[in-house]
Amino acid sequence: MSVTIYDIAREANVGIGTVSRVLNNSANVTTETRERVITVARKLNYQPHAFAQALARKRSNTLSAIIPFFTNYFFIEVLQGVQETLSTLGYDLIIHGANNQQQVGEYLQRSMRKGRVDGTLLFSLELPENFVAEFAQKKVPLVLVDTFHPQFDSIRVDNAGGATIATEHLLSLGHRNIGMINANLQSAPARERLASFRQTLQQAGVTIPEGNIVNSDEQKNDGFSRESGFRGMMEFLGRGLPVPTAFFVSSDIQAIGVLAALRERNIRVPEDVAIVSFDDVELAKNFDLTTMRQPMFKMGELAVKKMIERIEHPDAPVSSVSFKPGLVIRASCGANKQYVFHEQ
Amino acid sequence: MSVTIYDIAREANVGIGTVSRVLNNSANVTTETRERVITVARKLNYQPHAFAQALARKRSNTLSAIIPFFTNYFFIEVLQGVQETLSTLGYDLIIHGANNQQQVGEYLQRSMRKGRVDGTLLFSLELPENFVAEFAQKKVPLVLVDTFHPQFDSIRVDNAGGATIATEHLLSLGHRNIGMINANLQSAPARERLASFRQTLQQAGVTIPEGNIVNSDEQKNDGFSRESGFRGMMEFLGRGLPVPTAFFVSSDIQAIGVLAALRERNIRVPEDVAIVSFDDVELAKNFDLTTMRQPMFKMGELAVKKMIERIEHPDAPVSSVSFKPGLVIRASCGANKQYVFHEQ
DNA sequence: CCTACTTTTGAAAGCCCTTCCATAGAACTC
DNA sequence: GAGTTCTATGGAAGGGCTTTCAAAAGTAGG
Repeated sequence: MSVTIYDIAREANVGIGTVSRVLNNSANVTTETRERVITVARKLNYQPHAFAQALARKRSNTLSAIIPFFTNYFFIEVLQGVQETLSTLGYDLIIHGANNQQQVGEYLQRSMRKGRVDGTLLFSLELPENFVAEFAQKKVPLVLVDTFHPQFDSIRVDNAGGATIATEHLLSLGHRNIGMINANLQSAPARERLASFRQTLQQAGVTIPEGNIVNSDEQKNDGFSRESGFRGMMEFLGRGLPVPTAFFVSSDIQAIGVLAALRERNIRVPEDVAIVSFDDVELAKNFDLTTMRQPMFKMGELAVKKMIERIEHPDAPVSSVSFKPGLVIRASCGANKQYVFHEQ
Repeated sequence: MSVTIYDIAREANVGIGTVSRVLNNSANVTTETRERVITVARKLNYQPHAFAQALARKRSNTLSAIIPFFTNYFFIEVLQGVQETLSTLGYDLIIHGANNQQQVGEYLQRSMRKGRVDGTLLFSLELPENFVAEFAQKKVPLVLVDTFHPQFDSIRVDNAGGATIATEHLLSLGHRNIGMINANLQSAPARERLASFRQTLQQAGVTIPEGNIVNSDEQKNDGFSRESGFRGMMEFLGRGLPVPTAFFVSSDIQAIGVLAALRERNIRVPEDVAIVSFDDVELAKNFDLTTMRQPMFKMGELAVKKMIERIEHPDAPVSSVSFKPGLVIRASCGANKQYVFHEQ
């Protein structure tokens, strides 16, 4: 059927061990033999059988990524970084889209099947506690991206720092009545961004009505969605409070919903309300959003590098890197040019 | 180290054959034995080793998808359909992002490594001719999505039909001077959409200046990008021709660039220029684009179903399904409500 | 030219499973 | 109860590779 090392061995008049050694560039093979084997292998168009290799090597050269379902543009950009780095290394990537915490468990379980993958990248989702002990003890290579656990490597965004910069930017533009449209507080980034928002205002001596803050209670994507942004703003407007002159929105995708809601109420951005959001996904520039940029591609890249290191040094100390987001000023905050988006 | 069927066999006082039979729900095992084995397996927290299984079964329960790098929103949505269907079937998905035709070859090569995957989905990229003969002969399960080859299963969008509907829509709104901002003609969809656009105009007896048509010469994503749309429109405006009252744009993402270009020139949409585009990616509704909807999620779903069928019946006749896009009327064509997007 | 190493090589063992084959025992038949 | 047919079971073979081990061949030293 398909060509095996046995065929090559026979044809080249050598043993299978020698063939294997040649194919793996192991030491101690005469140039002559090496060339003979290579010639035959090429002639027969030999392709190593990945699973047999994996079985023998106890290494699969495959990673899995568990991500909160594709929907979110943030992950797509991180994944690009992951994918590109991986493919230069000859690794494959298995993608698992999870919609809820339970699925995370399922996939973790599946990935764990020994040998299936060499490691797993977990994105933005909490690591279920019941896996912690086992994974830590077995030293399962696990890298957390945009989420955290003290016992595993992680790559994070400095949400607190980012929210502070965003809030300070609004303050520096003179805004004193500021609101926040937030995602679901069950997500750590949402909590952290809110906390820093509050703290920054407080430190500046600015007090806002509690009603200025709207937390999403949506499950899907933890409320990091356009719909959630739309509803959040609508809910705020329904509260009958004086409309703040500025809003900090916990993600770009929500900000797009917020814009839609404001448009519907004929509230102009940035003339009536300034907006600063978070992420700087590709979308953001289409909407001229001022936002906190996360180096997503880089994060993906680094995640892979950490993973490889972890696989090679299972006993290295756990490390956590935190990327500081940078402010990208576009039109939605009013600092720059006229915003393009308003109703006339 | 990790638990194998031998451990279970020993502990349960049975042979490994019996263990395997129990685990695979094969016939002819006494209830008593079955239960004993299951109990032990559970007690030892047994996980089958995926690669050993794959090796023995000659089936990996894994598919690969080769896609023109993530960038494009179209694929993300199709992939959701793929992923969700796959995970209900217990299959895994390996993702390969390709940036050019050469990489397609590489990945095809890699996937082919016998046993690595049970089949491959190729998205929107041409199947390199040098693989055709070999794949057809070996009956490699290959499903083409949004691309075509007579010797393999495919799922397509009826680009011609879609372009016709879009053009007719603009004609029905009374437009007689219409332009088209197209992607790179090296892509089949771009060619097909253009051809139908021309033909529909001709059949309606409408003649337009050749200069009304701008084809992208960008490589990246075959010109299906925001930048390409922006530059396309700018190039048109630079030609000094009378500005048409309507444009057909070959994708939503380009249309966003087109909008940006028009905005910069203070040309209002839809008052001055009506826009109809193609795809209906999630983005489109954020920009209130009238567009040709492709059932992307469904396409992904169907792709997987076809693949499974193909794997199970390697000799079934090749089939090709074509999805007809539907017109989604939003504001950018002016048929509906006021467009929200104009400069005042 | 013989001994003592070193390098190269072939082949067996092992990775963990599924599947096939042979056997033992149970269940039936007459 | 002897003969026949089934069912349940154990275990070997096989899938394709890497790696270890021992033997063969080559090299160097005296």
